[in-house]
Amino acid sequence: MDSVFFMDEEARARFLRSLAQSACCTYVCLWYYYPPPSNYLIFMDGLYNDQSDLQPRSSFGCLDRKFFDCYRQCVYSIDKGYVPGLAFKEGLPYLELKELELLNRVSTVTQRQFYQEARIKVRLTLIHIHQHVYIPPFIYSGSHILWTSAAFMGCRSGEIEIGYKGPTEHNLEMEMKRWFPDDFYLQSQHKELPPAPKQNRPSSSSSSLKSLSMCSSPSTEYSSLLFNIPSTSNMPISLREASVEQPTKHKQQYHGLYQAPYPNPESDDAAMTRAILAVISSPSTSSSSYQTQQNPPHQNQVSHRTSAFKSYNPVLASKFQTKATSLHRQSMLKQAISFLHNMRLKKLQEQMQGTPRNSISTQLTHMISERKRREKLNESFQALKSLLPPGSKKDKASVLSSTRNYLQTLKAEISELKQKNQLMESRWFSSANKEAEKEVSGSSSTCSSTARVEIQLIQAAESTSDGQGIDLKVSVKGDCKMLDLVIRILEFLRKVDMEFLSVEADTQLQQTTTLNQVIIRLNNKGSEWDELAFREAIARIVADVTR
Amino acid sequence: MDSVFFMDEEARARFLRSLAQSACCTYVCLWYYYPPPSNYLIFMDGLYNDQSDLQPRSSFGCLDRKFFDCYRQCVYSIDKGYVPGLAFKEGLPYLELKELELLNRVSTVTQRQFYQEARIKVRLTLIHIHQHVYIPPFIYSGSHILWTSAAFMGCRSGEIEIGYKGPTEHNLEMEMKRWFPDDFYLQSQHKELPPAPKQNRPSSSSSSLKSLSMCSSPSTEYSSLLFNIPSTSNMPISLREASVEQPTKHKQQYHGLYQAPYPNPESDDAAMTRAILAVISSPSTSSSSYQTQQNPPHQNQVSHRTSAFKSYNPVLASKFQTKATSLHRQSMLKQAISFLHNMRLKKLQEQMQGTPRNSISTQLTHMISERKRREKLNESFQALKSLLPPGSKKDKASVLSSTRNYLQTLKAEISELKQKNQLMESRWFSSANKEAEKEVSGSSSTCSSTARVEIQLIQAAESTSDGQGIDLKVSVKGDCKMLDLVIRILEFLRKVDMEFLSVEADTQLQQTTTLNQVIIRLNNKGSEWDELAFREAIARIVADVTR
DNA sequence: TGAGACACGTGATAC
DNA sequence: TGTATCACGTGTCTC
Repeated sequence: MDSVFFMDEEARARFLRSLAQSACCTYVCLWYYYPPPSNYLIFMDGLYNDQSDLQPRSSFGCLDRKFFDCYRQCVYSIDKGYVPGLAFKEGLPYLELKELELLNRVSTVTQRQFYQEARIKVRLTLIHIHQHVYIPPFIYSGSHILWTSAAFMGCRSGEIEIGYKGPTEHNLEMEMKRWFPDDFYLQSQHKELPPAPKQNRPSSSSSSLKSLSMCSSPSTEYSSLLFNIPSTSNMPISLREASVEQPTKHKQQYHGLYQAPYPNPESDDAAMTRAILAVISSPSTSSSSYQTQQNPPHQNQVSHRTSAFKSYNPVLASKFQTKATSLHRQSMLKQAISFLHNMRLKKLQEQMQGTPRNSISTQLTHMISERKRREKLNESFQALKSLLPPGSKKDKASVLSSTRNYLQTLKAEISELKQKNQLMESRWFSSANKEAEKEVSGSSSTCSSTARVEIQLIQAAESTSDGQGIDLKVSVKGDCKMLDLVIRILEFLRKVDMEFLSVEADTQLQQTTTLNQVIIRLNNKGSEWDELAFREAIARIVADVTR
Repeated sequence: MDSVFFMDEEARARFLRSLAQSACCTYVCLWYYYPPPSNYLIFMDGLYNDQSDLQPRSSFGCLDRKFFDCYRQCVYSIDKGYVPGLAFKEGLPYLELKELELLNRVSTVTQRQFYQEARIKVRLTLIHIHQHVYIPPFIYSGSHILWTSAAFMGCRSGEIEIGYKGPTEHNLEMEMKRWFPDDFYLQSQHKELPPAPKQNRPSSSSSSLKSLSMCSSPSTEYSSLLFNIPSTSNMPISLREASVEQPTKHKQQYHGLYQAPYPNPESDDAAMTRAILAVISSPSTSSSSYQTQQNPPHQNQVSHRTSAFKSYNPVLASKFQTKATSLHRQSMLKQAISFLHNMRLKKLQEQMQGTPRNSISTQLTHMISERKRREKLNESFQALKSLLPPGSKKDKASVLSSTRNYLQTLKAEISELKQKNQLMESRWFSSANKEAEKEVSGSSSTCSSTARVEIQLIQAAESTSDGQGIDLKVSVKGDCKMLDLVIRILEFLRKVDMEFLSVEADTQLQQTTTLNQVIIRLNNKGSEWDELAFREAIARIVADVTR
């Protein structure tokens, strides 16, 4: 198990219970920690729409750029509808939004808006750093980490890290499900807990941080911003109403729990202060210089204190410095996203089941069913695409049209093959018959009946779509003007409304007599056909010729 | 030409010019005139959002039901975004909305809203009837009409009937294009005409009615409603802005033109009054009784007056009383709708071209391109559906999945056939090689030459004691009267002093072309043989047949 | 009435 | 920069 869990399981389970009981997992964060100076992990609080503090502080100007380039947060705030996407590529910050399109896209929050907000957030965080920066031991003690990442899930009453890292094939979904047993979905907002309005701050994505020490000295200057609920004025009505439904009453419920198991905040604060000072005093480098290693000076200062976090194991991390990380990150992202997607659907279904008879629930039903429908359609498209010859383009219209062409090609090929097959079959039979007759004729008299002339009309078994195949087989024993016979028959056929397919005629020597055989394949194109008259006519011709 | 045009061409052309110059064909009406008592044609003015007069007037209660059941109007008010759809089926009023889905659906005006509005409108019209009902001569004089219909197009400055009727295959689009030449699209809102604010009434869908007589005594009680511009507050911004762009300045420009060519309004008014009284005094029947014929008593009263309308020719109408009308109506609807759809797209494109650099034009571009994309996708879906085995369902997901299955089936079939073929081929070769190996040794040329006709003469290796075996092989690529070819060759061979051994002839499908092959085995009994002459003779025959 | 199917306009991305 | 495609939520209709 390569996952690294930052909290001990007991603390995790407590948070988990709080999440399950409050039944409103409202957001999930995916953090990406970039190589040095990412040894410093900075927690950032939610997203803020208030743009009043947009101006960059000159004193943090250099840091701003640096941190903004180095740290990215991929936040999926479920019921707020934020769907930003940021990732790294080739070791450099890069936008990878493809995977995030799978998520719910709330049109009122655009990508650009998110970047704005992210920038604001980063700035606020950087301002916040003075007071709140935290260097978690697992990062702090691991000076050789190049890549690590973690996922958070949280609600208004608490947050939990679903931590994972590195290029493992570990199934995030399973992990999350392990932490969120099935009854998580079933315990909807039915449980009412006693309200405790004393601590009024709403949800925050750094509860684990706060639970350790971060509530010690909040800057009053920014706390109003930092703890603001993000404005929902731009959100669609249904979501807005849905989010209003979230219980916001039992924050205090777990307050003691937050504080209890963790050490003295002051020592952490001092450590953090030193840490951020070290970061600030480090030269402002360009993004390319981030590749250079930096050994933070506080390495052993905090790593041994008691904590809910397990200490980081650098051995596990050192083997993850390979190049193929971006792929694994992607798959991690995908896993996380699909899981979250499903989770959100389930949550919506739960919500809908809980309140079955109002307009917003029908809206929700409609939305998720429409989503499912789209999903199904896209799956079908994918499946279809996989069946096509590989060189084709991938957009839907192309898939459809090339499918059409491909179908036609296949059909043509099939008909060709069938025809070829038929031909071969007839040849095969005729040649086989020849031999068979040669062989059989001696012993058996079934075929070589006493009759001199034999006329067979065989309806071919495989009748193609455009007609019924008919084999006319004329056998004449003894001498016979073969050429005349064939010509006469063919001339007769010219007058008949049937398609001429093939003729075979030859003369074989059987023991005593010669056997003249004419096999003609015709295609009766659906028109009525008097078989008796046809046979009689042939018989007359044969009689005429052999007379 | 089965179309019936109600205006003479000169008046029509004048209206047309006004439409073209104002360049804002803002709506189109399709009228359906139901069987008796539809001999009375009632013009209805546009749609009204003002619901202040929703209460049915009891004095018109019976009429209300009757007319509302009998008369339907299919209005497509282009830049107002109304997309209602009403039609008849099996002789009874029926909603056929399928075709209208092709049109622009403005989500803010729901179907239900339209019905409301239609009901309002009909009621208003019924109230209006007292003053304005008009019995056009072409309806009036044709008491035997069962079905007739007409299309109107109009803008703020005028209206024109694109009249048509009956189950003809007449192409409405061509007709409309005849009346709206190409430059109609090019003369966008560039021409500025002097404003004439005197006549303030905006667009109305019964200008031709008014142009005849209807302005004579408008009820002041309802005129404010009737001439209200429908509220656009519910419309999307883009459309709202677009409609604002419509020139509304040159209403007076054509005012004289409306009035000039038409007869005295008073006489019409009297006729109408009589007509509506006749309708009102007739018993209020159920919809089933509409099948009964009614002969209006005013038949000859108005039919002979001079008018811009041509008199209706009952002979033309009498032959359209067949049963298949609904189908033709549908196709008419479809034609009209697709034309209007395209026209609207063109108009939007024009608008967009006129104002290339603002946000609403990009929105328009986006919208119409997205529409086109959807259209293309749907066409592809249709095309794909048509290729599938006919028994399948028709929804998109089913199309995709069944296509997938079908593809797999076809692929399996192909592989099976190929396998079978290979097997047969190996058999064939194993049996045929024995003979073939011997034969090939003579003279062989590449079979896949480019020549269309190929004649091979191969001397069989095994020359028996009683002669020299000769294979004549004639290949003709492309279509060819195989039967004739064989007969001609055989007849030629009859004249040649050679023993006929066998003939094989068939037609194969090669990749793109058909390959006709005749193989004849002869035995040259020792006599001298002019191969060149033989070959030439065969070539002549082949050329003769394939010519 | 309720689920499924479509079309629509819109925001966003990719080239 | 303009022109594709795509996903989304919503309105509507059908069964």
